[in-house]
Parts: sequence; structure tokens; C-alpha cells
Amino acid sequence: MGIPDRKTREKEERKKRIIDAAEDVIFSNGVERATMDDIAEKAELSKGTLYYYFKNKHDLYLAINNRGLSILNQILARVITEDRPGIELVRRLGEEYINFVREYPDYFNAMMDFESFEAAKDSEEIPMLKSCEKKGQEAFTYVVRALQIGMQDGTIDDQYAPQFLAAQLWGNIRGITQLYHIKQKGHYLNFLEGIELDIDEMYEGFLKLFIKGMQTSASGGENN
Amino acid sequence: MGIPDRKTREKEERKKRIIDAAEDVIFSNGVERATMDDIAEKAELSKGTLYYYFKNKHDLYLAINNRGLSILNQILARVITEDRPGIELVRRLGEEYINFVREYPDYFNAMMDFESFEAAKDSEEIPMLKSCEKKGQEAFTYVVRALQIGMQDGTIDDQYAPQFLAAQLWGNIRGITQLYHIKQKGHYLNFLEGIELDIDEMYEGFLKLFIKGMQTSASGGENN
Amino acid sequence: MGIPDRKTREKEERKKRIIDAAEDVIFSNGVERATMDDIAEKAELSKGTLYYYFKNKHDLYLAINNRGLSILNQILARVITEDRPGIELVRRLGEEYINFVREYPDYFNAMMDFESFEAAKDSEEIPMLKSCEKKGQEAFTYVVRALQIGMQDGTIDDQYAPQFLAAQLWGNIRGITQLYHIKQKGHYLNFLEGIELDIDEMYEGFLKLFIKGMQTSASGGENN
Amino acid sequence: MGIPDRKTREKEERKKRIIDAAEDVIFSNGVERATMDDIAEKAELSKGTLYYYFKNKHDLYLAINNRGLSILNQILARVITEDRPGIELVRRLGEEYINFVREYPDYFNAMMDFESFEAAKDSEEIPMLKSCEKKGQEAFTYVVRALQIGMQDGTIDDQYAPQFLAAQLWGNIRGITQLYHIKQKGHYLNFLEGIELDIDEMYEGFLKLFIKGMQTSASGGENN
DNA sequence: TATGAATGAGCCTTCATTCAT
DNA sequence: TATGAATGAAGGCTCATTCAT
Repeated sequence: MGIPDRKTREKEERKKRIIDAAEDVIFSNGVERATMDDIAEKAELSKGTLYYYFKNKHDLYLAINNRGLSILNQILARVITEDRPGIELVRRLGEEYINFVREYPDYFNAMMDFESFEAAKDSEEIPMLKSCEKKGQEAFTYVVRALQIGMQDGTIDDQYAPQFLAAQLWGNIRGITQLYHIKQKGHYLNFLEGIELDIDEMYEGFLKLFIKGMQTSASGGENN
Repeated sequence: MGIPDRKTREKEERKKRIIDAAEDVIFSNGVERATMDDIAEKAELSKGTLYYYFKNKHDLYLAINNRGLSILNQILARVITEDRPGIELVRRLGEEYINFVREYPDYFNAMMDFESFEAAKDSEEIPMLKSCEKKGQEAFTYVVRALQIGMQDGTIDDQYAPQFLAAQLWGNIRGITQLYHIKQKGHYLNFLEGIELDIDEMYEGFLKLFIKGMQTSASGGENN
Repeated sequence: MGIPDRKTREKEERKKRIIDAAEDVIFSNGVERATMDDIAEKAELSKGTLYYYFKNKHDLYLAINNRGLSILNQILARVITEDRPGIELVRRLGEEYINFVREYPDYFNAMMDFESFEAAKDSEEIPMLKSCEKKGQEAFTYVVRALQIGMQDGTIDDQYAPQFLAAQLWGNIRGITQLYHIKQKGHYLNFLEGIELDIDEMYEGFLKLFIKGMQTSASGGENN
Repeated sequence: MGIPDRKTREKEERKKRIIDAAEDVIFSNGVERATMDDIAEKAELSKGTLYYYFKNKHDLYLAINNRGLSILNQILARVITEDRPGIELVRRLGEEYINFVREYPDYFNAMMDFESFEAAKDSEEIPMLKSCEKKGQEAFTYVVRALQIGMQDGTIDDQYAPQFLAAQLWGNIRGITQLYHIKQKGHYLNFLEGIELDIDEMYEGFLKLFIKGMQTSASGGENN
């Protein structure tokens, strides 16, 4: 049983090596400009091998996204097990998401791209796509869970559906993070010039407002 | 003296015709996949003519964006002249922005792309780019103005710089709108499945929260 | 008769204006890279007008060449009337040709191009081509004449046909001048690096040798 | 170990096949008019394959030039090892150069073009360019060597620097050969009409003159 | 005469993907 | 499994030339 094991292990390592190279190249140049040639060269493998392990370029990009989502989910999973009231869990999820974006800006980018992709006709037949969807779902669920917990422990107002609030949070953070991102990259949102865009401040401000809005009056006057 | 007029008019019409065709093609397939050949065919003009009127594909795309921004600014300009307290102007700007996104989702998309473009080295030399930048700036300024008015009339708390708050609003609305957009287009954000994403509700919720956070206690207890 | 005169004069002026512009543009960028648009802009005339006066780009280039040949012939005509022995006339023609190349390097370039053009199927139908050919012939004939004079006055050995010697001179000077030209333009004849290429010295050396070879022993021992 | 060998061989053959096709097309129509499509068709390969082997059209043209230079250098190398006095080596180099031009007129043409190219900013990064430059240098050096030998064995006057004389020879032969070339190709240097342009005679005449000029009086009075 | 908008053939180049070995 | 040579469809862009006005 040792030989098939080694084979499997080696295969996994090859795959990892390829994704590593793809990240390197794609994160530096963007997906469009990154070529399979570049990736193959970086991986010190032939182009054919890339196609042996990944169906196509898109599939490879999905693998990168999958990685990012894994990391994010790991982080969020850790948070959700913290012993806190629901409202605090929500805040913590936001905080950690910010940290994730700052630490792995390129994964964040990939995720933004991913979400804008064309609807796949048959995600069933693309395992990696299925995996990404599942992980995206998972990440979102963490937020829903935290909200549900808050509604149960009475720290969050239950007038909205938790999914609805989660979507709100998701969208808002997405937007504010993009803004920060664009600014970081030196793109020309020239109306932002002269404005200090401290992402921490932005998030803090946003969370303060948002959380205040969703929490029950009983849950915490200390949040103002 | 009628002849040069007619010439000018015809030229404008030609230009319009091209932008129309470009919108058609680009809005259906995305910028990347849209080809100049397709656009030329749609416009029932030769490819050479496209290049006679627009320096290149990017320039043509800028023209589309410019259109969208013109429409948006027209809308926002109308709002800002309404006779209301600042806090209300802010809310109204948000509302109208939402309406704009819903009515012209493709222009919105173009604007999102635009903001992600590479910083141009010399926008001075690309008139259309300069025009877009100016209009983007203008749109943003409407928000800033509304906030400043609110700070003067006492309806908005002046603890934050108006530019800072405007950036917050901008980013948040950007995010929430994208979410809606993605969902509309049938992209596979499957974690959103089963969630009613009524953009009006989303915005309303957001604005309610956000505005509450930024307004002075005196300005309106009726907003909670 | 004044009006048609004025018309003719104006037409000539237009033509001159166009050639001027063409020279400007072509001499700066080379024929291939020069565009009719650039020339029209420089001439402050429309592209259509260019085609009204010149059949096509090539015809325009011929006009430039024609100018250069006119200048050259003027110079050579002046020399040939100097009262000198034939051998001296030859030397003088060489000297003045050098001066011409140095003073009008771009015309020289055009002439080199011209000589390499495809054989025209029907120069009869292209007046400008016919004119150029005639002038080229004329220039060459000056050399032949000088050699003939030398053979008659006994200063040049008549063992070669004068046309043959003239072709030799023509070719050699052409080659040496090109070399100089290439070097001047900074092209990368890297084997010439470190070599002083003083065209005067080059020509002087060449002429000294060449003339010595063709002259009769009687004509001048002083030339060695 | 035979397999990689065969692969390498096949690759070389492919490359050769492409250069062959390129020569065919370019030599018939000139570089400007030759298209990559034509070359690909001639080579019975896809256009993509051309670009797999050569960076671009220019690179392919350089490869042709490189071939020509290789042939020329082989010839000159053989001459320089002949056991003769320097002055004779010079004459022999000239003779063989003539033969080269007559046998491979198109390579000669390519070399003329090559010498007129723009100075490359970084020939280091274009291996083929570097190779061409090296070979051009080498060819020129053969002439310099022959002259140096002649100066040492007393058959050539050492009043000029050998590099200077070599440049003279190079330029003159270049010019005279072009003349011949133009005539051969049927270009319209109509002033040459009626003139027998026997290149051998031309060269002979030229070399006789030129060599006489550079040789010492001792080396051979029989040359007049 | 003069204009300049319109043309369209053509060119070089890129690159994801395939497949024989 | 791994390779890398070969593909070919496509794409953006140029520009000499024409022609209706």
C-alpha cells in the first residue's frame, strides 16, 4: 500500500506546485495577462502537465480561489467557536475578514473575480467549481450562524431574517474593501485623492453603525 | 452656414451610432469578449470608421462610461437642488443612485470597470478619460455637498470629515449594488440562493442604519 | 490672361507646399513610416487634396526625388562649364557630389531608395517618374562628359569606355557615402566602431587613387 | 540517448524549413511585402509555429541574414589561410566577395538591409542579432587582417590605418555591388542602359586601382 | 478644386488547448 | 505521467486610397 500512497502524495505535491506557480504569476499580472506558458515555466513543468492536472486555465484559477476560501473558512471557523454573545461574534467575523483581506489581498481579488464569473452551466461537472461554491456557502453561513446566535441570545434584533442581514454585511464589506483595494493599487479614483482611507477606521465606523442598527437596545449600550 | 452645421450634426450622429453599437455589443458580452469587428458590424460601419472616431477600443469604452456618468450626474444634480435638510439630501442621493443602477445596470457595470482601470499616466492626453474623471469627481462631490449641507443645518453630526463619510457611503453602496447585480445576472453566488434580494429593502435597511449613525440626535428621533 | 496665370501659379504653389510637407515628414521618419495623414496635416491641407495633386504616395515621393535631382544637376552643370582639363573636371564633380550629400543627406537617401525601386511597367504613363529618369540620366551624363573631355584633351586614359568609368565612379561613391551615412545615423555597424570615418578623408583617398588610375601618365605626375 | 538527439535534430530541421520558406518568400517580394502568412503557407506550417521558433518577423529575417553571413565568413576564412602576400590576400578577399554576391545575391541584399537597421537598444537580449553582429564583425576583421599582413610583409603601404583602408574597401565594394545588383534586378536606373555592367570587369578595375594605391612601390610594379 | 469621412484589406502577434510520443 | 511542439482562431490596429459633396 506504500506505493500507491507515494503516488498519490506525489500527485498532490505536483498539484500544489502548479497552484503555487499559478498564484505567483496571476497575482502579479492579473488573470487576463497571465499565460499558461508563464505558469508552466514558473512551476518548472511543461504546459502539458498543467493540462493533465487541471482541465483549463479557468479550472486552475478556481483552484486558487478554493485555497483562499479554505483559509478564510479556517479563520471564520475559529471565530465562531469563541464564547461570546452573537452580536460580538458578528463583530469578530467582520474584524477577521478585514484582517484576511489585508493579509491576503490577492485571494480577496480572486474571490471578487470569482463572484463575477459567468454562471456555470453545469457546476456538477466541474468538481473544483462545486468545491468553491460549497466553501463560499460555508463562509456565508458563518455570518448567518452568528446572527442566529445573536437573535437567540437576545443581542440582535430579530426583525430581519438572518440571511438578509448577512447579505447586507457581505455586500457592504465587499464594497468598502474594494474601495480600499482600488486606492491601494494606485488606480485612479481621483475623487479619493486627499482623503485618508484608513481601512481600519472605515470598517470600524461601518461596523459601529451597522451593529448598532441590528442590535437590540438591551444588548449593549456600551457600543455607542 | 447650414452646411457645416449639418456636417457637425452628422458626425455627432455617427459617433452616437458607434457608441450605441458598442454598448449593444459590450453590454451583452463584456468588454473583453466584445470585438471591434462585432461592434463595426452592429454599427453597420467599417472597422476603419470606428478607429476614425475613436482612438482605440478603450477609448470607445470610455465614451460609454462617459455617457453613464452624464446620466448619473444629471440625476444627482436634480436631487441636490431639492429644498431639503442635508440628511434628507443624502438619503435622496442614495435612493436615486439605486434607481440609476436598476435602470442602467450596464452603465453601472462600466463604471465599476472604469474604477478598476490602471492609473493612466497622462489623462491630459486622453480627452475622454479626462472627461470621465471629471464627471466621477462631480458625482462624488454631490455626496460631499449634501453632507456639508447637513453639517451646516445641524442634521448631520460633524465629527467625521464629509469626504470620509462620502467615501463610506460610496463604498457601501457600491458593494451592496454589486451583490444585487451579481444576483440579477444569474452568476453563481449560490450562497445567495433562497435569499430574497430586494435591492430596495437592502438599500433602505442600509440607509436607515447609516443615516442614523451620522445624524445628530436632534435632527430626527423619528428615524429609528 | 492674368487669371489663368494666377490659377497656374497658385496650383504650383499648392504643389510646392505639399512637397515641402512631404519632405518634412518623410525625411524625419522614413518613407515607410510616413503617412499621408501626417503629410496632409503638415501641409495644412486635406488628404484629398494630396491625391488631387499627386496620384499616390509613391508619386509624391518621386516629386521629392525630382527636387533632389534638380539641385544636384544644377550643381553638376556649373562644374562642367569650368575651364579645366577633363581629369580635373572629374575630380571636381566628385567633390561637389560629396558636398551635395553632406548638405542634402535626405535627398541623397531618397535617391538611393529611388534607384532600388521596382522597375516601373510604364514610366511613360507616370510623368514624374519619367522626369526623374531623365534627370538621373542627365547627372550621369555629366560624369561621362567630363571623362570624354579628359580623353580628348589627353588627361584621361582612353582604354576604358567613358560610360564604364562613370559607372565605376558612381558606384564607388555611392558605397562610400552610404557607409558614412549609416555611421552618421548611428546604425549599428559595430565593426566600424573605433574607426574614424571622416568622409572627406575617405573621398579624398578614394579620388586620389581612382583618378590616378584613370589618368594618363602624361597628364600629371603631381597627383601621386 | 538517441531520442533527445532525434528531437534536437528534428527541431533544427523544422527551423531550417522555416528559414527556407522565409527566404523563398522574402527573397521574392522583399521583407516589407512578405507576410508571415505567406511564409507559414510556404513552410506548410501554421503561423503559430513560426512564432514558436522565432520571436517575430524581424527575428526571422535576422536568421536569414545570419545564414548569409555564415556562408560569407566560411569563404573568407578559407581565403585568409591561403599562403600569399598580404596584398594578394586583399585582392583574393575582394574576388571571393564578388563571387559571393553573384552566387547569393539575395543574402547580399539582406545584409545591406541589415546594415541599415535601427540601432538595437539591447542586442544582448536578441541572440540572433548578437550573432549577426559578431559575424559581421568577423567578416570585416578578415579584411583588416589581410591588410595588416600586407603591412608586415611590406606589400602594403602602412601610411593608413588598416581599419581605415578596410572601411574604404568595404564601402566601395558595397557601392559597386549594389549598382550591379540594381541593374540585375531590372530596376530602372535607365542611365545604365546600354552600358555593359560586367561586374567582374568592374571589380577588376576597381581592385587594380585600389590595390595599386595602397601597395608599396616595391611590392609589385607589375600591377599597373 | 478641395474636403474629410469612410473604407477594407491586410498585418503582426497572442495564447489556450491538443496530442503524438 | 509528462512533455513540448504544433495549432489556428481571433484580435486590435494601420493606412493608402476613394468618392460624394
